[in-house]
Amino acid sequence: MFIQFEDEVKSVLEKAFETSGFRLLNIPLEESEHADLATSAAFRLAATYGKSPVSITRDVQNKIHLDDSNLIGRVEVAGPYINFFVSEKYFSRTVEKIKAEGMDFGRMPARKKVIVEHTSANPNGPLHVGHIRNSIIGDTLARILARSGWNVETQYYVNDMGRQIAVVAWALEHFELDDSVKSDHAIADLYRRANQLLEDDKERWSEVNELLQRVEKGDETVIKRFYSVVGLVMDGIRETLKRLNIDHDRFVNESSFVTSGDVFNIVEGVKETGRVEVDDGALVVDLKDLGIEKSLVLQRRDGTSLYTTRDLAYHKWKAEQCEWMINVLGADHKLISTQLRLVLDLISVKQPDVVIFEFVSLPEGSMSTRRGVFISADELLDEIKKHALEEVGRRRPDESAKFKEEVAEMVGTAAVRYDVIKVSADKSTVFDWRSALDFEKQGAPFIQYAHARACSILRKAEAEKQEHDFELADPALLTNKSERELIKKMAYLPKILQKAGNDLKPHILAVYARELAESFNQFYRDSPVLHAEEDLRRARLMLVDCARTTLAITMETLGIVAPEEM
RNA sequence: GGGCGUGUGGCCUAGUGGAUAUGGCGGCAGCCUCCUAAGCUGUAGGUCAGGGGUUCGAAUCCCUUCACGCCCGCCA
Repeated sequence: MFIQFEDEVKSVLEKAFETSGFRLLNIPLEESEHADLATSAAFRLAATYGKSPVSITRDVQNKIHLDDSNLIGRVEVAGPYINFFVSEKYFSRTVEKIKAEGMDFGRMPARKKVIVEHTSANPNGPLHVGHIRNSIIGDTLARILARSGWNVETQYYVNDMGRQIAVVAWALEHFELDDSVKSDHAIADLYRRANQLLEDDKERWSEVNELLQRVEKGDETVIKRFYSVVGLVMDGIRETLKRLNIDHDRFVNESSFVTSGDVFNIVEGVKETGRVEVDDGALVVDLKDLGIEKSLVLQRRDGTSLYTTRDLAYHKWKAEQCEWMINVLGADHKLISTQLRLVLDLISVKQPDVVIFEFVSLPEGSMSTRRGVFISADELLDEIKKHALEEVGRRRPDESAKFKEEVAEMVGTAAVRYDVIKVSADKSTVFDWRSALDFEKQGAPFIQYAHARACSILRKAEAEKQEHDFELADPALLTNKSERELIKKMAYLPKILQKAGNDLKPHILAVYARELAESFNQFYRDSPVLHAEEDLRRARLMLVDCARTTLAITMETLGIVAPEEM
């Protein structure tokens, strides 16, 4: 409803400026504590028209007509500012709209297909607390875009043939796999030991390289070995993602682009741009005139392909089946993704939008699967669940073990997702056990709790056979400050989804979720529902129902379970 | 050395041109005979890293210095 309000303000202002003789393209609108929407447009016109901002505002003020407007209640002028306030109808329409649309509130009309690639961690070990920042950003973005009408397909690009996988495949010949632990963790241990061995005896790298060459040439037995390694790890990774409520639509194997000949074709295609040079036997692309000093290596001296070359082929394939591509990548991919985009453009392939997130490190330094220095997502999820279980036990001692178990699971996963998504992607973070396990702060449980409270009221009303016929409810009775604030907050959800989707900034939805929950908790304190007089009770019950819906939509979009009790 | 990103009360963080800078944690002081206190209220705490500039107006834009993170051809 806020978007419609914004449109009305825009249209009213455009007419007013025009009839008072001022020309201004794109009238700036600001959200402000002084108004629901405000404009400071007069400042920009002052110099051009030789008038003071205050006098311009006064001129325009007289030309503002609200005849065609439903959602603007009043307009006030404060010096050079023009302030717009929402109408009574804005409140009642918001409530009625949410009631009518239910879980479809904020859903946009259907759009074309977008492919969101995220996680894509190398299958040489389990996901760690850095990888899941990628997964959570990607999955949340995918959910936001789906709500925005996009036909979203999520993809995991599986590196099943890089040097790191060759190291693991080689390691399997020399070490025994520990099958008493989860497969991805067992492989990580082999990977670490193999790297140690290769560091001590550099000669043996030739054995690894030979495996790589045999794969590239299509050697079935080696390919099968690579596949089995990758399969073992991917099973573990999938399991971890499932715990995080993340499910990819498609897993695409890097090797498929080598065997299909697409990689060969890409190299040929790039050669046609006339930018490919032979440097010490390797093929490189010169990008200096495009602002990149370092040329990009397309092919090794021994003729095998590299990650970037295979990635080019992958993107060409992807581009053909969608309108828009989004890749979620760690900060270490900044340069390589810029190079990738430039080369795609050179061969006339649509470029992806790249969402970069900064690194997650440990207090003692950066994580490394190769050195075995990392905190796995599984470990974090186990710990947080244990912690959540203690917490539920303390707060709801009389409930059954099953109840506690279920709540702990919901709260634990949500807390992890929320802690990651609430921080802007361009901040690097330091993982710290104490704060990761801290439920006292405003995090996911805070939002889930607001939802559970709403459900609890509705459940009680039901049990007491109170009026549930919202057809008779009159939203005009909802005039308390906290009721008004709550409705405004709910009306803002579609705008937030739009912003988060357009800017590819999922963290703003997380911030909104906290504010929405806060508004509900304030309403909960200020406005008794079940003990209110009949008409008011009916109206407030409807509001609670709408708040529950809005909270549920927000949580679903964040990939967080909305508990009815906790 | 170069490129990209970040720097906001003790700690974490929102805000990227508009009116008095957002929240949380921690501190202090309160609120359960009342719909779940995983909640609510109040309070203390700030040279928005430093300096310079642009602008009617700067946390936000430009220049510069410093600090931290990531990257800089045959790894991914």
